[in-house]
Amino acid sequence: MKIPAVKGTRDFYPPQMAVRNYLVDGWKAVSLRNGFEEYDGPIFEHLKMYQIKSGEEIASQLFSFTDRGGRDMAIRPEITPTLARMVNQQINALPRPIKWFSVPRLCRAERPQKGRLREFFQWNIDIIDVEDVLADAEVIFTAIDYLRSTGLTAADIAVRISSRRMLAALLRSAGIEQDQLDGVYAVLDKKAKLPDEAFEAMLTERIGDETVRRRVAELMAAETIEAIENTAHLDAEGAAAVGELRRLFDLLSLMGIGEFAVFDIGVVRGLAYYTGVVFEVYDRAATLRAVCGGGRYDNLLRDFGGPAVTATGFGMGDAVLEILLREKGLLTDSTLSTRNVDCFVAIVADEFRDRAIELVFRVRRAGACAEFSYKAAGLKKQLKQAQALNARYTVIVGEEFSENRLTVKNMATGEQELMAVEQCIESLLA
RNA sequence: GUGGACGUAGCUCAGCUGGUUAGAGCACCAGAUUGUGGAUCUGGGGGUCGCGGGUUCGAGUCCCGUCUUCCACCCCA
Repeated sequence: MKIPAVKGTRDFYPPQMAVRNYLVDGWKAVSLRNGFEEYDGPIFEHLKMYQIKSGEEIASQLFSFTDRGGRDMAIRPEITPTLARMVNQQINALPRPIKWFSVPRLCRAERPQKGRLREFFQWNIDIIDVEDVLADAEVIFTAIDYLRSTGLTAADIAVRISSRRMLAALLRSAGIEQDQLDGVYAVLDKKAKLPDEAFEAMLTERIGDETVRRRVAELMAAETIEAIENTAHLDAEGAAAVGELRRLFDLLSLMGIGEFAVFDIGVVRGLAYYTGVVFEVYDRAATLRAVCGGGRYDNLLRDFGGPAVTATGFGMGDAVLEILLREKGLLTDSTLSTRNVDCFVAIVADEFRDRAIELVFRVRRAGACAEFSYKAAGLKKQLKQAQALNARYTVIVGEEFSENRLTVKNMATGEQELMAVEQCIESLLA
């Protein structure tokens, strides 16, 4: 009986695995050079853990099961709750600030579509216990630092930045009640996706008062921070939030990534999670969903039963990223070779076969990658195989071996040289 | 969860208004070629035509259901 692959999952054949490794290795390297340490948790947790900040209905969007003891469990759809749990558990012992990263494998029971699967990898980095926007800037820098390392430029992508804190202050001064904020966020979050009239209609549904609605629409039309300062009368809280945002943009310029940063009041993001700076990285053409999203969430540790400690971070999934890199021609088969043999040993005189095998495994014991053909085949065929394996050198074991010599062929240049066996091994391992 | 499109070899696809034994290119394997790698030629393996049911003398082709994939919505942690 043939059993099909599960909906929304991927099989990683060697070429796909090479892509995945390329992405993950890049994430890890950039995390480390920006001062983050790696952590991980279990792939399943108590179901309750995911309902704390997202509510009961989230259960329909994740894979859950009951264990033999009757406990409700869920496969992790995100790693932030695990991070919160782990940090809370050792909050008094951990040196601060905490700068951690992880590349968890996550599962969500959603309908798959472009850039969204049921199982994926997501790079997460977080800085815990730094209140300064410098931490937000550092987090954004790390995301851009990685994306630049893949070859993307400011012409390809931009990080759109806003502030929940500022937006809340502006909406309050426009006349929105505190308890209406979340509902209004949900509408504002859709502004970029909807035609103006549809957006207007949704806003009308949410905000009854004509004057308040006009003020909100005016706010959302602001294209610069200056425009915000000029159109809105800010209270002290709003002014502080705007000052913080200005400081963030200054820092990003200082860090050398100013050309990537764009102010966009339409970046609101999901639910009540975020408390300060919020950002999303998009392709400039904005034809794909966000490559990366994050921001400040100062209440998270407390919501998970810990002390009130500030935090900021982001998540970047592999699916959209891969689509983007492919579209930009930055993922090519030639840059993602799955085989890189140092030395292919071609055996053309069968009487030396065992000596050749000895040689292959001697090279391997010494730490280099050596390969050979299982079958006795013509030299032509073996050279073809060497080429297919991306071998740097092919060592030919033939008649010359009776004089303790080998022919070493440089596969890139085609040049070859007759060498003594010991000399050959030494130069291969050099 | 809602709506739409697609499904023929490992991949990209052809297959006419239903009619013999379902094809091509690429890929894979072997040979031409017994010591020299991107070529050429020859041959070979590989298909329950996504799956199930129906209509028909006869279904890859028409109808229904179902599954997957893709696209949009909901949601996006």
